[in-house]
Amino acid sequence: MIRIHNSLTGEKQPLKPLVPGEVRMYVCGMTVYDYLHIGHARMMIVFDAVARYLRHRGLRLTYVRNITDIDDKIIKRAAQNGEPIDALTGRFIAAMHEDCAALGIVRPDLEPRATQHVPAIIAMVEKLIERDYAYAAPNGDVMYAVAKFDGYGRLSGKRLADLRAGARVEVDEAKRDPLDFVLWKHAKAHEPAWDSPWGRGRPGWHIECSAMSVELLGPHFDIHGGGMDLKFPHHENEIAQSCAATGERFAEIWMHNGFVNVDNEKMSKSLGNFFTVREVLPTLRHPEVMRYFVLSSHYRGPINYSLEQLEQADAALQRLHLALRALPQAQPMDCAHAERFEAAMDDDFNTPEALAVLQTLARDVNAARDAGDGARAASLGALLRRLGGVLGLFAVPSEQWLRLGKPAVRGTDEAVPAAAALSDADIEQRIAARAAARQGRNWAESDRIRDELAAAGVVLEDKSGGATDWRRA
RNA sequence: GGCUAGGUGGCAGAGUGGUCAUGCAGCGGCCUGCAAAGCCGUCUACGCCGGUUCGAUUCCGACCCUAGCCUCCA
Repeated sequence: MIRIHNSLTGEKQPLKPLVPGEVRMYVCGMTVYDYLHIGHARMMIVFDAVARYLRHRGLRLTYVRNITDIDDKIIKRAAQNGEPIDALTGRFIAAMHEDCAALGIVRPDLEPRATQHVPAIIAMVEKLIERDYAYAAPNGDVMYAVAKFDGYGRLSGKRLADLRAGARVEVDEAKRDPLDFVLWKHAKAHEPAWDSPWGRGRPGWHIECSAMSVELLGPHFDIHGGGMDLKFPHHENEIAQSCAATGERFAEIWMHNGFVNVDNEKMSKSLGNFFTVREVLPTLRHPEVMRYFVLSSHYRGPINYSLEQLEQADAALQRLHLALRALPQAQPMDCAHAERFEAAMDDDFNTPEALAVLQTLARDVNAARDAGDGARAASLGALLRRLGGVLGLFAVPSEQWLRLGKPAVRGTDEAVPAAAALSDADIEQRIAARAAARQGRNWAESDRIRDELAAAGVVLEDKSGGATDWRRA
């Protein structure tokens, strides 16, 4: 039984699919006006692991992750660049797909774009007006009347009175209540616009997700996810819109992933502690290091991005690959580890615990190998590979992984620039020379060659039969 | 001010009313020509103060501290 922490209630609850055996999940994706940053990467990785695990558990999943491709920031950025909006959004959608592919993120089943669902958006706004939850302001905007919706504030634990007390004085005359939010914005000159019953305009941000999720998954579905910061007001508003328009429950469970901090502060452009996926990935041995880093803390807590943490993730992953290398194919062993893994994941996707199981499994593989029980080692290794795969790990064969160099890391002296200079053939040649020296018990020469390779970032491992294996540090 | 998460060993990070998280780092041993990798063993913990309990890091209360949200944001 999978239990998930529901932001709506603050408690873990069993996942009971509304349609037996089938889970429908909607996750708020990107607003495409810039490259993915590592906070986006976390969101992508977290829900990727959720999706993979639900499927691993035999559930048929429909995973929808939207793209917001019309919005104030997009319009502004396009104007700054002197670039057509379509060109801007097209560029960053392509970039997002590249980054996600690099991170090994499975594509969502559906990836709706707001601009392609305007009719559904207009229909929902009309419904809200018809049901008296919304009103058309004289300026052509349509606003949601927050006070009309009883449950407003339930998700974020806020009360209308508190919100009003903290609200800024709104100069917006279109609003009857400062908390009201816009469903439809009237078009200004030179802005993209669609015809609507209220004149030409474009959708507000919150209504996009309501309309697309209801259109694609129905008025009542299983899981709605997104970053912590979307809880209020975005998700609060989604609930208000969708429930009011359809009269149904909307999402059963709300999941929110925590933030990526840098130096224990929220990452932001103004603080200058902002990292994009495409600048960080080249500093890693492989993008899976980022995945391991993200999954090594629970999805709801904050994580602190730092080089040390990525180093630790790299080392931990390395250990798994060392255990997996040169293992023959085998049937995965069915054992207590598999149960513990599923128990961890069943418990609100406890990936740190699940990774601990993988590490324990690696130890058992090594122990079996040390004990000369190759069959057991292979079988445990097969299980390790399979469970790691559920978390999106081990896309690269371990033998290959171990020969990936660690790129020069910015801001440290650990870079090994010579590593790239030595080709595999160079390395093999030196190993052969060293083998000859060892044959003649010329330890001084043997060690000299090993030191030379070590300086180039190559680690040698002598095997029992006289053979020597190598990997990159 | 309101709301929400947290404060665990050198670092990171799970978890539990009374035996073990896990990884990295340290220490001892085995293995090795020496290493590496690996295995075995081992040391540093649960913010502060009360309470409940035979027993609390784990439950309850107060306090201190940190981060986030309350405005666009994964």
